[in-house]
Amino acid sequence: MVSNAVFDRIDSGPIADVVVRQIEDLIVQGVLLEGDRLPSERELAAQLNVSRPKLRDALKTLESRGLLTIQHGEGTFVAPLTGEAMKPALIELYARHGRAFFDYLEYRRAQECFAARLAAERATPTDRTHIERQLDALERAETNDDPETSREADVLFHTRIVEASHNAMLVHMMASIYALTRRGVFYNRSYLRSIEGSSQKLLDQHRTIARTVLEGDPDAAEQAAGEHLDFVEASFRLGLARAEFETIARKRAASRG
Amino acid sequence: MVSNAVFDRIDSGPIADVVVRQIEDLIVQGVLLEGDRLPSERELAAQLNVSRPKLRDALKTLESRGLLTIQHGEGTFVAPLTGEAMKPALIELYARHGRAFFDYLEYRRAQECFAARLAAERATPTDRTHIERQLDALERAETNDDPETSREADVLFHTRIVEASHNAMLVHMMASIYALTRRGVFYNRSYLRSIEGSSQKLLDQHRTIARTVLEGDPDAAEQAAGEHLDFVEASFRLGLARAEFETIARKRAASRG
DNA sequence: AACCAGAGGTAATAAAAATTTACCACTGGC
DNA sequence: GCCAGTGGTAAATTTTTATTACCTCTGGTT
Repeated sequence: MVSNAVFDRIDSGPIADVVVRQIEDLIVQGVLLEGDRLPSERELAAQLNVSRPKLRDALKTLESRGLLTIQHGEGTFVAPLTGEAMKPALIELYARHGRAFFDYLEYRRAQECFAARLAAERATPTDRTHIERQLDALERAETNDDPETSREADVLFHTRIVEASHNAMLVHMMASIYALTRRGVFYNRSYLRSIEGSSQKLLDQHRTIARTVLEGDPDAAEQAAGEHLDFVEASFRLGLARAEFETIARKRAASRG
Repeated sequence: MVSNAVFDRIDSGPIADVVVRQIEDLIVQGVLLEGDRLPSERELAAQLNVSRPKLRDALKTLESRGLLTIQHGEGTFVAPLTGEAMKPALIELYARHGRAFFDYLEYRRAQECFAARLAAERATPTDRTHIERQLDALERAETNDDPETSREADVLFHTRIVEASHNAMLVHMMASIYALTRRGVFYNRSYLRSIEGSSQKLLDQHRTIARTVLEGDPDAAEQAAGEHLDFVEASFRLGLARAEFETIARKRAASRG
C-alpha cells in the first residue's frame, strides 16, 4: 500500500534480522559460496558485535530458509544452492534482495546474446515452429492487453530461443533465471508500461530477435538480443527513478497539505 | 580505513540517530522546507513509532546542528537554511548525506550551462583576464600534479565563469555550491584520477569552456559546460561502481583466504 | 577405546536501551 | 484569567540484548 505520510515508521527489527540480512547479502554477492564454512559462533558473534544467542537466532532463520546447514559439533556451512539449476532457497534469496536485479539483467543479457547466436546457427524445424508460434502468442497477448499472459508469453518466448541453442547447460541455468522472472520479482512490467510506446517497442524487438534467429543470422541475432536487454534495463532504471521521485513527491504533498 | 573482513560489525546506533537520519533525509529531499512546522512531539513520536524521550533526543541533535528551531509551548520548526546563500547548517547536512550528490551535479550542470551562456554574452575585459589567468593556474596545477591546488583552481575557474555571468543571484547561490565542492565532500578527485587520461580530458574541457566564453559564443559555451559536467558525472558513477566492486572483492578475498 | 579441543545447543541472570507514565512550564487564542 | 496544546523533565517499567555457565556432539589424536 502506498503511503501518503511524510514520516516513515521506524522499525529496524530485532538485531537477529540485521544479521540475517548481512549474511544473505554476502551470499547474493558471491562472497559466501555454497559449501563455505562460516566462522564459529563465538568467533562470528565477536566479529559482528552481537551476542551469541542473537547470532544463533539469525543462523536458525537462515537454516530454515535453506541457505545454511548447521552440524552439531562440526560447524555452520553455506548450503548447496545451485547444482544444475538454482535451488529454491537461492531463488527466494534473490527475490528478497532486489539489489541483485542489475546483476540478473547483466547475466541474462550475456546469456541471451549467447543463446540467440547459437539459436541462429542451430535452430531445427521444430524449434522454428515453436518460436513462430510463441511470437504469435506474444502478439495476441499484447493485443489483448493482458499483463499476466504477456509475462508468461514473454518468458516462454525467451525459453524457446534458449532451447533452440541446444546447449543443455544453458537451458538448465536459464530455467532458474526464468523461474525468477516468472515470480514477478524481477519483472515489474508496470515500469515498462509507464513508458510511452514501450509495449509496441518490446514487441518489435521480439520480432527482430525471432526474425534474425529464423533467418540464421548469428551476428544480427546477438545484436537484437543485446538491444532488447539494453532497452529493458534502461526502462527499469527510468521506472525506478520515477517511483522514487513519486515517493518523495507524495511526502512533499503530504507535508504541504 | 578499508576493511578486509568478510563480515561488517553491526552497530545500528541508538534509535534517536535513526530518527535524526530520517528527518535530515526529508530536509535534503526538499520534503521539509525551512519554516515548516513539524507535527507535535506526541504526534510525531506516534507516527515514527518511537517513544517521546527518544524523539526529543533526536530533535535536540537536529537543533544543535542548526536544522530545527524549537519554541517552548509553541512548536518545532525547520530552521532558516538558505536566504541568499546556503546556511552552514544546510551545507553540512548535504555533506552528511552523500545521496544528494547527483542532485548537486544535476543542479550544478543546469546552473553552469546557464552561467556559461550568460558569460559568453556578458564577459567584460576584467572578466576575460580573470578567466585566462585562472585557466593558466589550472594548467600549472595540472602540470605540478598537485591535487589540493587543482581542486582550488578548479573551483576558482568555475567561480570566474559564474562571475562573468553578472547575475548576482547566481553568483550567491553558486558560492554555496562551491563551498560544498571546496569541502571535498562532493569532490573526490581520486575517482576521476582512476580513469585513464581523465586529468588531460578535464583540462581540455576547461579550455573549451574558456575559449567559447572568450569567443562570445553562447551556444558553444553552454554545450561545453554541459559536456564537462556530463563527463564528471559519468566518471563519478564509474568510480562509485569500482569502489563498490572493490569492497566486495576484498570480502571475497578475505573469505577465500 | 579413551581423551580432548572445539564445535553447536540451552537457559538463567544481568545489563542496556527504550517505553510508559506522570507531571511541570510556556504559549497563544478566547 | 482560563484553557488546550505545545515543549520540558524524570522516575518506573518493559523490552531487548548481552553475559555467563554449562551441556552435548564431533572428529582428530593417542
